[in-house]
Amino acid sequence: MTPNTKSGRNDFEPTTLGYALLGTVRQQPQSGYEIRRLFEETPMSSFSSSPGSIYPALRRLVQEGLLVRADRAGTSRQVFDITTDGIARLKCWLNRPIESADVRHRYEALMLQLAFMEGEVPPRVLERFVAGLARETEAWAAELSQYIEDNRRNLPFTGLLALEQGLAVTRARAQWAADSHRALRGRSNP
Amino acid sequence: MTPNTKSGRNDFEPTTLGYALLGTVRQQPQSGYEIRRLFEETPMSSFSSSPGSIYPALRRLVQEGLLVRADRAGTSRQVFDITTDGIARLKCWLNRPIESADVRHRYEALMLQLAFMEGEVPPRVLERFVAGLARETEAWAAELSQYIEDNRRNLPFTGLLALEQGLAVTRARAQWAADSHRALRGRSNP
DNA sequence: CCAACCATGTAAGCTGTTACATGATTGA
DNA sequence: TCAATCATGTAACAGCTTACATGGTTGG
Repeated sequence: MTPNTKSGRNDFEPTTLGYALLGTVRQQPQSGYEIRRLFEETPMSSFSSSPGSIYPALRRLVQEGLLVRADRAGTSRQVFDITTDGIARLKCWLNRPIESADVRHRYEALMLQLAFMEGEVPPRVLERFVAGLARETEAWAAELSQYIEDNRRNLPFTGLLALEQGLAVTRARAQWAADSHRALRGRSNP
Repeated sequence: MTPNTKSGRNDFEPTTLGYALLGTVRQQPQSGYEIRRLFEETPMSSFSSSPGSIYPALRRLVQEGLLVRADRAGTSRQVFDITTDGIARLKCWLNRPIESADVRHRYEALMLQLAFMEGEVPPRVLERFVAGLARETEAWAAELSQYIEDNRRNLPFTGLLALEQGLAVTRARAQWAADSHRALRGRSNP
């Protein structure tokens, strides 16, 4: 058998946008325009819907052999579908355990990963993921809280407010993660 | 008087990192290395501390006449200080009212803005800012909540979890904003 | 038929990432 | 003295933003 179609380099790592596209197309083959609308009109709107970001990103995924173009019957629109390699790549990403740095500064990417897990990873991976979220988020909340206590005196008032916002958000996430973990356990052992 | 020193273009708009540097240096003149440590060891760590981002950003601000280099007595380290133009530029940014899009997708930048406001903007600007945050954040929470209700049935379970995380975070922010607004009113009218 | 929208794309420019390079200073 | 850390930088590269361009389709 021939090695790899096209230029599928092994060192190519999709960006967060790339995985958002892979996951979206995995759920349902779609055209670039449909994805743009999705990014405009749903909570996926954290991603830019500008054509200058989406079309080149789709093209890269095609070049790497993770997506393919196909013409949809009856219309002039071309839809993108995920390939076997694309599915493998997506699943590999979905199975990755969380990293502390992501919990601190890239929570959105973790939520994207979680959102696409349904039906793609074994239940124990999902449970490990959410359990890890709960643990790491609480650790981060404790650190933030400690930092605020240690610096309450010498910080400007508005700086303190901003820090307290960060703590409030992190605590809300920790609470959500704990609740979700419980919900998942209940779901596995009904 | 000569027009403008160096190349201070009027169309130059600092990035969020640029404003983070301006605000940091405004509080206390510092060297690039000290700023890197700040970005590594405090909750400002949402900004990368890599030299490849910070040193070029500092150089740009110097080129635009918003910062100046100075040698600190006794050491070989060079510190950056903010210029009159830099202060004006910073204050102009700090006085900007919030935009809905920022509340939805760039909350961190808004918190940076808030953190640097102390002593730089009149109290009524600060109050307007936080009042606007409270209002817009609640509106966003309502939208998210509505979206979740409308789509609860046809969303994958993990997708629902991710959306609920977003709602929990937004509600925590709305609560924080309301509390902060109250605290600010109490501060203005003691 | 003409305006509005559908649908896809390209080009220039900037920023940030990663990796590498360099010399000074400090501590064991 | 030798390693680690201080301190500052540069170069290559990739990705995103903004702005522009283009043709098809639909509705009034």
